[in-house]
Order: sequence, then C-alpha cells, then structure tokens
Amino acid sequence: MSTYDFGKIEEKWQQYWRDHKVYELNEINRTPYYALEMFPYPSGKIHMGHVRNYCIGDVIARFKTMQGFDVLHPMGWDAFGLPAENAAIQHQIPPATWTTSNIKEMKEQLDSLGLSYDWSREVATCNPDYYKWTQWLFLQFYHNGLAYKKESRVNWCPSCETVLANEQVVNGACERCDSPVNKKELNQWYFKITDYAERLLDDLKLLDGWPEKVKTMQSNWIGKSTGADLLFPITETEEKLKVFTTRPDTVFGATYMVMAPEHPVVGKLVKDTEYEKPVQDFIHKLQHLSDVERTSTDTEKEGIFIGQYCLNPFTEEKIPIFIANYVLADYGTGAIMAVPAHDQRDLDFARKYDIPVVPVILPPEAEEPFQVGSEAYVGPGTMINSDKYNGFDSEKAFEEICQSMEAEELGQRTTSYRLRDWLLSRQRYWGAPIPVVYCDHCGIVPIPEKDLPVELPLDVAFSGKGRSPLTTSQSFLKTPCPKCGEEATRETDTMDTFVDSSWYFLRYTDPQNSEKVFDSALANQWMPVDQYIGGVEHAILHLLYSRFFVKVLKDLDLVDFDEPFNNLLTQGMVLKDGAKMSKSKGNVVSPAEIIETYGADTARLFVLFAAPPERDLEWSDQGVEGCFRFLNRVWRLVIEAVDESLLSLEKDTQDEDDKALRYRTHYTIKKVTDDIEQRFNFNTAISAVMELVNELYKYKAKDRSSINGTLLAEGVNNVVTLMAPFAPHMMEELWAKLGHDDSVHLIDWPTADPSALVKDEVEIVIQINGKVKEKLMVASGLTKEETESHAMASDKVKDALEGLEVKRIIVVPDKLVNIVGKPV
RNA sequence: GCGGGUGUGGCGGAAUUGGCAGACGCACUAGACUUAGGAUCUAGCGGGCGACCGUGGGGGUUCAAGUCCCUCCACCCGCACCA
Repeated sequence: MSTYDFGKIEEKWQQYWRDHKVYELNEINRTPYYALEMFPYPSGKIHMGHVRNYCIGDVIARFKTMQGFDVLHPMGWDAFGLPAENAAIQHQIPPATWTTSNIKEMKEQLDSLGLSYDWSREVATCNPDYYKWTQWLFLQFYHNGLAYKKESRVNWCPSCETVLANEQVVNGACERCDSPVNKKELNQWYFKITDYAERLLDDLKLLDGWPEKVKTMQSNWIGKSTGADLLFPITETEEKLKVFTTRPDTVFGATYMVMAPEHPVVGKLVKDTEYEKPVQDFIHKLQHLSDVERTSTDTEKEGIFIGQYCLNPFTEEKIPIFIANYVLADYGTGAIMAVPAHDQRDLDFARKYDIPVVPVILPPEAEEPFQVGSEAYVGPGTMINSDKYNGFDSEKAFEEICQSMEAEELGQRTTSYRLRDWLLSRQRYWGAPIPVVYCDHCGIVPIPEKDLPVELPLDVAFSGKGRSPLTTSQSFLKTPCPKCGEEATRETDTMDTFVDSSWYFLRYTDPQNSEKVFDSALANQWMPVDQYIGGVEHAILHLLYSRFFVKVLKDLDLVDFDEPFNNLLTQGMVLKDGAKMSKSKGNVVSPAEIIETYGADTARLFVLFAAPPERDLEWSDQGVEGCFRFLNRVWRLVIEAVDESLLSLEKDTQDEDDKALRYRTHYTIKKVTDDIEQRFNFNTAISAVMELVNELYKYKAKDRSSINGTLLAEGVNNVVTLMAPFAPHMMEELWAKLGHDDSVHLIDWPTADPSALVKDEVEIVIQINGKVKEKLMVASGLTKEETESHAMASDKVKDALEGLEVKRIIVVPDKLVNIVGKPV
C-alpha cells in the first residue's frame, strides 16, 4: 500500500496548478466573488499569523469556487515602510533590493502552503507603476481640497537630528542613540478625513457583515459628541476664549478655565509677564510625554495659573485660566471650561489647586444642601445654583441654555469629533514621494499628472541622521517648476504607508492598467470585497482609512459603491505558551519547519482546527501531530477502500447500518457547508469530517457481504470533497486515486439530500425538576401530549415521582420533557 | 486613562435559538498486534464511594442558565509615525 508522501504530493500538485493556471481568472462567466486577505509587509519570512490569515482566506476562496462562483483571490505586498530603511542604514543595502528579495522569499513560502492565489494580479506598493497611482490619488485629493498642510509636532531626536516614529521612541529616548526625544514643529501634509466623519459613522450601519466589536471601535474612534462651543471673554483683553463642552448645562458650575499648553493663544497671554517663564518651563516639562501618558488618570493632574481671568458670562464671575497636562490641543477647541463638581478630572485638579467646587446638578436621590465628595456627579438631575434655571431638569436646562447662548451670541451648538485629520507626511525615503514642488514664485505646485510617477532617486545616503535621505539627493531635490519653469524644490516627504494600503484592493481588479488608476467598470464589477480577512489590530486605522478612500472615490465618480468591504472576518493572534509569538520571547514556531516536517496540508489543518478564526490560537506541537495523524487516517481509509475493491461491492438492501452511514454522510455535508458558509467555524467543520471518517472505518471493517459499496463510495468521496479546501494537495491526490480525472477543486460542492436527514426515531430526555432522570427513544414528530404520555409511562420516571406532586409538565417535542414536582 | 475583547476537564476547544455541559482532537491509563514501537487498533478518561457537585467569584431571573440580568475579579489587544 502506498504511504502518504506529502513532500512529493505537494510539489506535484502545486506544479499542476501552476501549469494548468487553475487559479487564474480571465473572464467572468459566473457570479463574481471577491475574497481578500490583508496583504503582508514583506519582512522576509512568513510567520504563523500569516499562515493563519491566508489559510482562512484560502478555504473561503476554494469553497466559493466549488460553490460555483468566479472567485477573485489576489495577493500582493505592502512593500513600503520603516524596516527596509533600517536595513539600508544598518547594512547599506538599498531598500528596493532588500524588499525585492524579501518578496521573492515570502512568495515561495506562500506558494509552499498551496494557496490558490491568482499571481497574475500581484501588486507591490513600492513599484513605480503602483505608486504612480498612489501619487495620482494624492493629486485628486489635493485638487478637491482634501489635502492640506499645517504645522504639526513630531518626535525629534536632537542627536540624530531626525524624526522618529512612535515605535522608535523607547521610554522617551531614541531607540538608536538613547538620547532624550523632543518635540519639533514641522509643516506637514494632512488628508481631511474629518470632512467624512459623519458619513464614516453613519455608514457603519450599512456594514451588516462586520463584527459588532469592530463597528463599535470605529464609532468610538470617530467619537462624535454633541455639545456647544462657548465664548468666554478674557478680562483685560479683547480676546475671547472658545471652549468646547458636552455639558453646557453645567456652565454655572464652571469655576476655572483650562487651556492646552500648546494652545496658540497661551504665548500671547503670558508674554512679558511674570508668568512667562514658569509657563514655558511647564510646557517644556510636558514635551516628552505622549497623549496617553498625559491624560492617564494615573498621571497626577498638573497645571499652572497663567495670570489671566475669564468672565463666566452666565455667572458674571471672574474665573482663573490655567494650562494643564490633561487638556489636549487637538480635541475640541483645545480649551475647556472646568466644572469640578461634575467632571472627575476637573474635580481632581480643583482639589489639588484649591479652586472652588460648585455643584449645579442635584442627583435624583440627593437633597440640598448638596456637598461634592471625592467623586464628581456626571449624571442628569435637577438644576441648582444656576440662577433662573434652578429646579429645571438638567436635560431641559441643556436645551434652554443652548438657546439663550445662541440668542446672545455667547456661543453655538456644535458637534465635535475625536477623529483627527490624517497626517500623511513621513520624513522617510522608502515611501511614495508626495508629488508637489515648492517654487519661490508660485508656491506649492502639484506635479502634472503626465509627469507621474515622481520616482524615488537612487543617489541617496542612508545614515539614520538628518531630516530624510531624499534631502541628500541632488538629482531629486531640484526640478523646474511645472508652472513657471524656474528652479524649484521638490517635497522630500513621502506618504504614510497607510495611503498605499487604502486602495490596493481596487488595483487588484485591474492591476496592469497603465492608463488609469483602475477601470471603473472592472472595479464596480468586483467590488465591494465579498469577504475581507485580517487581524483585529487593523480594526481601526487601516479599515477606517480604506473606507474613507472609497467614499472620496465615490464622490469623484470613480466607483459606484460606498463601502470597500461587505464582510469582515477579524482573526485572532497565534500564541505560544500564552504569549504572542515574538523573537524577543523566543517562542516563535517557523512555518517553514512545520511544512518541512509534516507538510503544508498538516500545517493548514492545524491552524484551522485548533481554534475558531476569531479567537486567539494557542500553538501546540502535539496538536500538529494529531492533525498529521488524522490526514494519514484519511489517506489509509481511501487507499484501503480502493485497494480492497470495497467501493464496487454490490448490495441491494439497506439495513440500519447503511441508513446510519448515509445519514452521517449527508449530515456531514450539511454541517461542513453551514460551518464554512455561515459561521467560519472551520474547527467544527473539520471535527464533523473526523466523525464521518470514524464511522467509515467502522463500516468498512464489517463483513464484505454486508457492505454497500455505493454508500461507502458516497462517504469516501464526500470526505475527500469536503476536505478539499482544507488539505488541498492530499485531496487532489486521493481524488485521482478514486478514479476521477478532474481537479477536485473545480468540481461542484456537494449538497445534502434532505431525505437522508430524516430520522425515524429521536432520543428525548426526561427531567424531573430540571435533573435528567431518563432517556427514551421515541418516534420523531410526536405531539406534546404523545411525548408526555411516553414520559409518564416510564418506570424510572414513576419511581422518581414517588412522593412528589406533579405541578407542571414542560414538553419540547423531539427533545425534552421536564416534570416539575413538589414534595407532598 | 479611553476603547475593545476573553475566561468551560490535565490542554486546545464543542454546546448555532435558554433545553442532556465536555462533541472532536491532544495528553494520559490499560490492553491487542509486534523482534521493537515514538506506527496502528480496542477500551477507559471532569470531581466524588455515593446522594450529588461542577462552565473565573458572588448574587438574581426561569420549569430549565456556559448561554439572559446585576456585580466583582483576572488576563489579553488597540490608542493615530510599526504595519
């Protein structure tokens, strides 16, 4: 008997699929289905997270193909980014060389898993024929007022004289030279994603196929809050301080003001006063802290009075202005009215600096006089200490105060979003150059479309120091102004790699188009993506940016849909010993080694079997062994059945065993189909096939005369068919051994015969007071009354009811009877 | 801090709509075959002698709770320049 030689089989079928272009898609004849997995950053080697992600996608793609769809299943490379530039600095390898060789290596590893990609559509974001269109899209944003420049702060290493990514800042110090990191103001490009905040929020309700948790996270990230902008006159100046508050109803309790230390007006207010020096010292001290650290409640609230006062227009009282660490410049107006009685952060601050705390809302069960304790009251209630609004319900006061404030031009109702505009400038080399020049005469001039792409130059130095390698390239830096022809300077910043990945799924629909970003008809035909699969760590940024891009493209009439991804599956992490696999923890399992030892089919089966896709997966070497054993069991089942000529045995009658086998076969078809299609529960799909295999072994072991070859063949063929998406190489081989001459991946997915699923008898459970006392086999489909009389007729039940008075009987037909009894 | 999630045998997990907790697999134990077994096959496998007890802890709703409600605890992930 032939043994399972996975190495040979996998190589053979991968070759076959390539030679026969099994997964290349040219014209569409059937219903289109777009299956997409998040493309990887080409770090050089695939890790188990990739294996998991791509195996999930591959099962879906193969399954949908067998169900009769024309499936688009492409792969590519998110190829720009920081690691390539680090490699260039460390080893003096050009980023392009490093990236290209990584792509080659990773592609071989992906192929070794037997994934059904249409490689003819491969894209890499670092190729000029891709980033040409990234630049083109930037220009469309620019021309439509969606790209603009403003000052923004970056992490700055004074020793390397370079900008650092958050990731490169370790405990406030530069990861390379350990110097303390500063902040520096730079003029940078932004996309106006905030213009789309409302639509990005609203359209979440179109996304029925997204996990609730991802929608919630996006909604919270956008962070819509309604409230009011209020104007507080600053005494002794003509200035007014604008604050955003979600609680205009608490304005009578505002006893001080706080501005963000970076607020542009702060400098003006303290200029040439005794407060100037301490304020500047305070600002300096905050510089190395991140927003998370600054606003953490673990961090003590700290602030400083800046020597100025505001007039609270409602109470007419003079209240002091502070700057403090807990107010952020980017949110709202960068300044708040502080109401210590009704905001915990304000209360903590007020207590520390001895500022009056005036309650203005009485909690429902509290009584006057009301004292604020250590906790601020943030709920609704009855207005107090609020002049003519006293006694109002706080929600009503909210409305009245807003109206009065608008009438007296003291402010207006507004909506504020936590979402900030998208900063896309990166002071890096390995990214798509931002296609603009700066001309002394004409200012900012976009590169004309015909001159795209603006290619990355090769005459650059990688030192890890200085503003960006691009500033060292003379061939790149100077160029004639497209408008006036005078010498101008190119923008040396490149784009955030999230820009590249916000539209790659559109390029796959028309990857070789050299005339257009993509053909709209093709995009409209394939998009939205039917199933998108990737890590939950992308739940916010990548997915939000992609949604934003599609909405802009819709407004530009390039596409006719609103959302990029109809269905989203977020897979969990791969863990070992309870922790994420990482080099530093030394708990990495290399996919290549697993494939070498057990074959790709075993590796695939394990990552799909060990946990449902949404949950974290705990790696287990022994679990891998188990999957390998199961595949061997399938192999022997088929080979033995063929070798012993069992599949052609004839038998006219059908006995109980035959019926049971047929039921099991069709039950498994239904179960596997449902599990893949409706729940993505590949683990339970696989375990259902395991059960069928166990049944088939038992059946096969019977005397030859009692074996129905047709039913056995039906079972065996279905095992191979149902397993085809999971273990594609072995099933292809077994399919051939079963005498078929077509590819198992191109046959029709089986459907269960409903007649085989009808059961004559069912087991019902009899409970007394919720405890199981008896199990009975009864005919299926009985009425409640019939079921109840079966239950009451049981001797065990009669015994158990001894001394009990029956109060109630609950009957769930075909399932359960619960008799509620009470001691007499 | 803010936001999201998870918690079931020795382990990974199953229980899809509130209806038999522990499917399937791993590990383990015993046996068979065998020169040998890290192959394969057979049987057992939550705890307790038992009545019973068991789904992170406590409380509740219900004839019935892993599933619904309240509360507490533990752990994990994201936080805008990693991708």
